[in-house]
Amino acid sequence: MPPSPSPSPSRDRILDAFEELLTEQSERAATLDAVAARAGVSKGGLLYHFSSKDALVDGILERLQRLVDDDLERMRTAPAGPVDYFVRSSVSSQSALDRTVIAAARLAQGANPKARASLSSMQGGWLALLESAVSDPIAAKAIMLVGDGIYYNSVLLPETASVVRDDAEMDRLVALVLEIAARPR
Amino acid sequence: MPPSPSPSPSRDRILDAFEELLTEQSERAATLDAVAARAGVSKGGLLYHFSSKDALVDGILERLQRLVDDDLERMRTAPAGPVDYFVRSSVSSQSALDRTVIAAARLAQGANPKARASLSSMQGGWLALLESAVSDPIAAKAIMLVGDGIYYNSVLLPETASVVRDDAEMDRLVALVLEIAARPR
DNA sequence: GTCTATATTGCGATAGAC
DNA sequence: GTCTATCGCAATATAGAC
Repeated sequence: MPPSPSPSPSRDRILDAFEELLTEQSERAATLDAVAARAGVSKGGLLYHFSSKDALVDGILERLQRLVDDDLERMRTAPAGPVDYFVRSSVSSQSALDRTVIAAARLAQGANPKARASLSSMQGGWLALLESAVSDPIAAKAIMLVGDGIYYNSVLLPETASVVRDDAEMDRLVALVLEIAARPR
Repeated sequence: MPPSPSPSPSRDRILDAFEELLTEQSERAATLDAVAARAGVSKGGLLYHFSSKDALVDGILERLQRLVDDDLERMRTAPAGPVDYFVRSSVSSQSALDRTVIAAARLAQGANPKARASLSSMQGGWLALLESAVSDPIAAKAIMLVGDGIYYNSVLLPETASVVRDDAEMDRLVALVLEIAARPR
């Protein structure tokens, strides 16, 4: 019998509930009561698995770290190249990574120092990879900023129509960004 | 005697205090108690000028509206053109507009619908102006996303070193963005 | 592991004196 | 116009039964 990958099934359900409340509503809405209710346990039950709210935050940030590492690996080996992969994957809200990034962003906005440090290091990872794929470092930065902009819009203005309206617009945006990437230094 | 532009001196001091707590700390830190203390009045004194926290939010959003209108006018008439003006003015945290935008962004992140609507309309104004200055609409959008990205970084990762490290890097970034703007459709 | 109290603190808002 | 005092509520966390 292999060691169970997730020590407890409720632990993950609680973490999912916390993440959902953060992304779908707000940092303020993600109270212990609300998380417990959504996860289908009592507050006491929740606090058995995560002994404080801070422990809950740590849980999200560990999940983020894991997902970011996986993403960087996929970006590194993407068939259409890292730049194409990066921009397309910036259209938020779909993947598990997107959800966890948004959750962490809400915590960072709530002035949580650990969350800010995690996001900062995550961004450093992406920038480093973009810089290795693009000859001009300033172009790499501009590309990262476009991706950040797309994220920012979906984080801050969730119920607004997405900045990037549809697939056709996304294709044209990717084409433009690839042009920037190919630009000689 | 002209009508006083600001009906009450403490009213503005209270609004400044609210804005400072939002930008320097977080939405959660900007409690009525904290705002009153920083403005140098009692909680009762604060509530005489703003009868609820929602009224305080409205005060910030009205200030934002006024500052955005001024900014769009300056961008329209900027000597080096709207694109140059837009990107340079995205390096956040200096002007009165920057501070108020960040304050509104914190409120938007706290799921405040009015704040989200204000930021959305503000963004619409900038995008429309960029589109009128740049022949390719997708280039206009990319330029706006770069600006948004710079903002997003200073909002979410305030104590991290700015993404745009120094004036030299900013000049190279502006040059790149102007290249994008000049790109034929 | 999960539950029901309950202690404690902090917040938004009201009431009424000055 | 500014103050103090206080109510009502919600949030984090603890204690201890099952």
